[in-house]
Amino acid sequence: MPELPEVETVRRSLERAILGARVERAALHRADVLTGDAGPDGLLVGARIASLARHGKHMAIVADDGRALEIHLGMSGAVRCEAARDAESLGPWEASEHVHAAWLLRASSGARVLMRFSDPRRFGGLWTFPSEAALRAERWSRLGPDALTIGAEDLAAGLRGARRALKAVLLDQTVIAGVGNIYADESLFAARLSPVRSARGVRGEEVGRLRDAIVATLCRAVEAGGSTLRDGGYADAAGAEGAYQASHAVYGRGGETCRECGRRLRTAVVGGRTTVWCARCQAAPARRRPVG
DNA sequence: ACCCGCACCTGTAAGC
DNA sequence: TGCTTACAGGTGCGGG
Repeated sequence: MPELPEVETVRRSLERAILGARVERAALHRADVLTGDAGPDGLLVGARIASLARHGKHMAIVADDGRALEIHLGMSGAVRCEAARDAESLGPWEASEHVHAAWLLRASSGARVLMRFSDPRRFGGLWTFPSEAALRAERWSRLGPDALTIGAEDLAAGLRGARRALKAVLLDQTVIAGVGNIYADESLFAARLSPVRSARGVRGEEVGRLRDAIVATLCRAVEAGGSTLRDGGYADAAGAEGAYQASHAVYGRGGETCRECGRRLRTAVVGGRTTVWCARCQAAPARRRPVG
């Protein structure tokens, strides 16, 4: 479920909940969600939370002893924090809740916080690293520039020479990190560019417009706390749902009318994902006719 | 080198 | 009321 705005919202809510707290205990309910130092003790036990990092859709808890724990939410992952009743409880949890790991933290105020990672579909997971530098070198180096701060030049480089559809490139995390299916469609609508155009045909002026549309769309979505879809699911660490879904212009609106021009919104599979756009507002440029 | 299609997993909603 | 099917916010792999 989570794309950059949802992950950034979770990151900020975690800052509020656990920054400066010490990890007293941790439990690993499903060992196969963890990659790296095996066992619960690898989950930052004994350390104090120094910062919360993010790149694209990836997030990490960095401890004061240097260790880093990456949390990737995949499609259905969530992190929740709540006041812990006592020092002993790291649960109980029901297997049906799909809670795979839990932490007991103690804030400087003395308050205890219970943090839990759940992920029903298990496309997400946890990765441990001896340092933030190792995390960035071994795992985040494969990602392109973060979508909130990408420059038009980097985006242009990613589009150049690509024969696939423009939207397929936006979903490619090695080109631009953080854009997923919702915000690809929303950004393309905001930029008035067709998702089915060939990426390499996008002109310089259009690339600039697209970059600005991506940054503006993601910023507004972060301000709204991300998108929580009708099936619920996504919420931040405090349980707050997002509000940006009310602002979706095209995502999830296939068959409905364009809010800009009234035309019926088109749906097709592009880049392997359901894609919705307005064929009038986002018209592909006219094919150049053979000059004869 | 690039790109597509599919597999990975569970839950939910719609259709019969 | 069931059972079956299609689809869902992401990624990583094999093979064309």
